[in-house]
Amino acid sequence: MIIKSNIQRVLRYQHCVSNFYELGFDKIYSHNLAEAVGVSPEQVRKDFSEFGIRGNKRGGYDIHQLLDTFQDIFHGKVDKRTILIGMGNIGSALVKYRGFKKKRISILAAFDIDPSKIKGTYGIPVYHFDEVDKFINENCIHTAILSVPVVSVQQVTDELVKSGIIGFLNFTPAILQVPAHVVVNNIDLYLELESLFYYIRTSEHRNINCKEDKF
Amino acid sequence: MIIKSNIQRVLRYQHCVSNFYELGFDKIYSHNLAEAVGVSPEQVRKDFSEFGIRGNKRGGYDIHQLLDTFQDIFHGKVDKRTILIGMGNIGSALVKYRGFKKKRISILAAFDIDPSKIKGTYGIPVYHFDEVDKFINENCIHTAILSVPVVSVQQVTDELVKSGIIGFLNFTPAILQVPAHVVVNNIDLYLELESLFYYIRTSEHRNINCKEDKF
DNA sequence: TTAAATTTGTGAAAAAGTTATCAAAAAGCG
DNA sequence: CGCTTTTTGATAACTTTTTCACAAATTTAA
Repeated sequence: MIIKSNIQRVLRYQHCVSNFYELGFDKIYSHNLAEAVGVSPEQVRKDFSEFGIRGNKRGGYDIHQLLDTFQDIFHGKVDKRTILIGMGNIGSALVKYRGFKKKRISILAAFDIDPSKIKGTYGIPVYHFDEVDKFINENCIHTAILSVPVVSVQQVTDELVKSGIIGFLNFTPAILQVPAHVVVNNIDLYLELESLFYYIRTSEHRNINCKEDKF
Repeated sequence: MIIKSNIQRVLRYQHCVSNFYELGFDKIYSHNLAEAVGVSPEQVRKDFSEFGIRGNKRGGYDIHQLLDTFQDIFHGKVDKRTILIGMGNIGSALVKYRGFKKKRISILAAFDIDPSKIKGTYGIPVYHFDEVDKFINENCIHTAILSVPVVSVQQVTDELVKSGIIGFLNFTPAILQVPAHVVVNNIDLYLELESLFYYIRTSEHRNINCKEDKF
């Protein structure tokens, strides 16, 4: 049976369970997680059961056991490694982003078409994109973060697929064409912001006192 | 009847239709859009029909008319305005991000708890967070981008809600507690990357020749 | 020890979302 | 003009996801 439940939801549970652990709790109930993550308690239990996570009736879930299980599911004890392509605004920020390091994800190196232009210190090497194939093979990298300009992203992707990359975190608005075995997670900043404008416009709850209502 | 179809998918159609327009096309078929966006043609037609977009049997959709309709749906002719809170790595990058400007979205100002620390020029004013309430009311702002540290994001959100913000683009891993009329779009960078690692691990298609297979 | 209260786990039901099917309309063509 | 091809639009069928409902288990308390 293939697990298809939303992994991201389970990652949110993990985050929340860690918080409870930090606060000194030993057990947690589905309704605690539900409230914290913003889903229903039934959803939490269904998700857990898909991963074989069992609790105790009336006793909830053991936090230590939960954390161990999450570590198994997400390989929490190994350091994960990736590379980043494109050291523009977004790329440079991601290299410095602490949220990855905290969770034992390292960006091993960054690549750019013109590394000489890159200013500032990032704590990781910045190579020319020509070096990427060699680096991927020598370091056995499977994933890449794409923060290149949209015009070149498909070409860059094609080359990275050839070098063996099978997972992309794509920050460009392009819908990447990739072979079936390759996974792409898209983060389209414009899409998220524009859809937010749409939602607030249609939800009709904004401040009525605004004279100049232009959004 | 409330439209619930995925707005983000329609935004992708818009992007694709614009591309076709730039290339000089006058009409487009559901299968063109489907291929470009990575969905089924039926899905495209379903989405269109939810917005009352009609095509011609055998003639497809008129690109000019489509673009007009999209402009109506997304208020494409007005400049949209927002503010950004937290000028760390991510915040600073977003202020400089060209993807917003291209689509007529302006970040009018940024706010931080210590604006004197902010180095570099961003083309927009960077104020102390204490000024945010005044700014929101004077400029009639409805949305905010949150790129503050996760520990303070709930408190910041509460204050912004009080000032009248009803839409958030949240870059922290926190699940924000907000009143029912407030919309939150989350972009959790860690979640996207970690789930990518999960997918490629479970898809079992990675390079078998790797000696050192640690991800 | 027994009863009451609470919470899990699961199968059924409902809801939401996607895909398939096909008649009807329009375009192209001879 | 009439025939063929293509594509839409609508409805139906299917799939997936979420919620409901409740028995069974466990804890707490009297």
